[in-house]
Amino acid sequence: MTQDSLTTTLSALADPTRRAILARLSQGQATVNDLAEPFQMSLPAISKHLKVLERAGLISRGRQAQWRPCRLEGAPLKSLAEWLETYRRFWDGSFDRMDDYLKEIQKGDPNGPRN
Amino acid sequence: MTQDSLTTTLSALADPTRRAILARLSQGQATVNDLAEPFQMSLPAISKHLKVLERAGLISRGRQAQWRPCRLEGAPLKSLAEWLETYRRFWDGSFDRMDDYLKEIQKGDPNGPRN
DNA sequence: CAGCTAATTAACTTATTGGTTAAATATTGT
DNA sequence: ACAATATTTAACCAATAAGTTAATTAGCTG
Repeated sequence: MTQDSLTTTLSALADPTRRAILARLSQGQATVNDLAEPFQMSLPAISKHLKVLERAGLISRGRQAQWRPCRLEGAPLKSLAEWLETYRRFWDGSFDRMDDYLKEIQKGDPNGPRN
Repeated sequence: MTQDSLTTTLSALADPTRRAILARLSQGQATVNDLAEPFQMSLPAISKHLKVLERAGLISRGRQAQWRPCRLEGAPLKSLAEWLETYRRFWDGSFDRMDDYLKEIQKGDPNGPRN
């Protein structure tokens, strides 16, 4: 039942509230109350979201007096980016261009297509 | 209740079976039975996963006789990569290096650190 | 048409998720 | 020690997700 880390990362990110929290934290550290402020949701709900983010390693929490300031941690995002990178050819067009190129040289035209 | 597309994409990806299906499809088109073969899961379960992937736009399905060949679609991955890119500074170290640089020039040393 | 293969739909079960309110805990400041 | 503020935990609820088996649909082929 213990999930692989990519699954944990993606599940944590698959919630708009949690992504909004990360967006806020990308501007700098914030307390739980700070983070809760933009939402209609109750504080315990935010607390739960933060726990999910923390278990995914996407945030870490310090301790200053009664506040528990949160900060964004990039490591899981890096892993995600690396995973995603293996699919790049499916969106950046280089594969199609290579495909075109292979078709072209097979036709035996050393100058490539004319328009 | 209608989810934004990033949420839909991330939820679809947040399942190891579905990511394995995408990995398989990155090698080329496949039928539902082909895709089901590596898993212990029942065929209806795979069918459901495919529906999730299709609704997320991560795959498309053709029709050849009684087969419904699936192919990977990169567009949602591109959007995800773009979103992720806005967080790059949290993992690639450029932010820290910039920080070091700023500290350096504030010290007034035009040649930077010595070791 | 009958039968085979491919895939989906229906109906159901179980576990997880995302939220709630109320109570508890932690830490500071008087 | 007490009150105030910040946050978490507990207990609960409704909706969703991921799986099952059984039945159905779709298309080919003899």
